[in-house]
Amino acid sequence: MSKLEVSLDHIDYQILRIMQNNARTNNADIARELGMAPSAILERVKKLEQKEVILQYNAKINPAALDQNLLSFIFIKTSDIIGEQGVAYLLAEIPEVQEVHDIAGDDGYLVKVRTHDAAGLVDLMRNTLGKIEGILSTRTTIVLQTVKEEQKLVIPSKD
Amino acid sequence: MSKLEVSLDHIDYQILRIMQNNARTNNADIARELGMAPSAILERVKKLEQKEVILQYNAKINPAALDQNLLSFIFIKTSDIIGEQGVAYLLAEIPEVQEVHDIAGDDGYLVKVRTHDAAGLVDLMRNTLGKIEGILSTRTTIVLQTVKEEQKLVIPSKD
DNA sequence: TTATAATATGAATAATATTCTAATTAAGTA
DNA sequence: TACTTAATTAGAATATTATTCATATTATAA
Repeated sequence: MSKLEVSLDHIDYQILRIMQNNARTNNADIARELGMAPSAILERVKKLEQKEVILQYNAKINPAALDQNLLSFIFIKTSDIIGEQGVAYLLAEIPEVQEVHDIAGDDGYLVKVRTHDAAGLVDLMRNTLGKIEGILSTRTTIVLQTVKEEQKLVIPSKD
Repeated sequence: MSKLEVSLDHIDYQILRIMQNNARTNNADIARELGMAPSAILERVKKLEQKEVILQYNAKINPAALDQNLLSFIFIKTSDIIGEQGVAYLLAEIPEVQEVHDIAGDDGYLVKVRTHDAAGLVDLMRNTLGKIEGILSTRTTIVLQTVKEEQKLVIPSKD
């Protein structure tokens, strides 16, 4: 169910590799690089989108440029029943929340949050998290420095 | 030093908002949406890239499509001296490692890793992490389900 | 082998990107 | 206010790319 039934060949992998590194690479360039006709590439890219292999195209924006300099991870224990993630969906709706993961062993979620500063974090926890029913406790970890932050997947080199 | 000295106006914000949601939106469309000339938009986008407000354009690929179904967070304690992240840079070089954060209070890093399955994770920890000098201990948290996973920032609506 | 489906090519056309000049706007200064 | 300068924008011209489609090729299975 979570496993996608898609068969990708090495040309698809090459396309994915290019697109993962620069989503604005145009068809003509990809075609040139792979020695194929642009129309063939276009066809494949559209199929990759349709099959939801490519989920979306994002511009990665510098958080500092928007004055969002504090990154935090919050472990949130809840009264959610296993398999029913009521609180998780509420957390997911918060714009400052970038990630919500249901984690094993702890009856809780790992949540990634980006705020302007510590005051912004406190504000979020008090005024937003504080209003969510079902949160039993939180444990917050502040990020001092991010050495790497990417979504890039390891793409096979052969079929 | 980490704070960027950039002044963005509300047109920039609108461009960023559009690009963050779909990095492949073309100039002509943005221009139409904002009621401006394509050349003006192009100019601004290039400037946003130059000023490193826009860092890169990524295609978000479905991990399941590449059979990378296990997401884990690993807390890694090291002998790294504060301010000197030797181990962190080694961790950052590992393709399966998507994120490396230096976290407060623990003399350690929070690392996000994507592997095919549990066996892949064990393999990575034994054969790759195991060979890195300076790792004192690790604590691994398995993600059962991801409810939200985005890099999108909150973009101000005014200047 | 033959039939069928999937994929690729290549050409034609539509749309977009890019460049450049002139016009406009904004901000600061005398 | 008038002037200067820098930044931004519009608009036109051209280069490049996207997209469509008919045909050809390739792959797969019966």
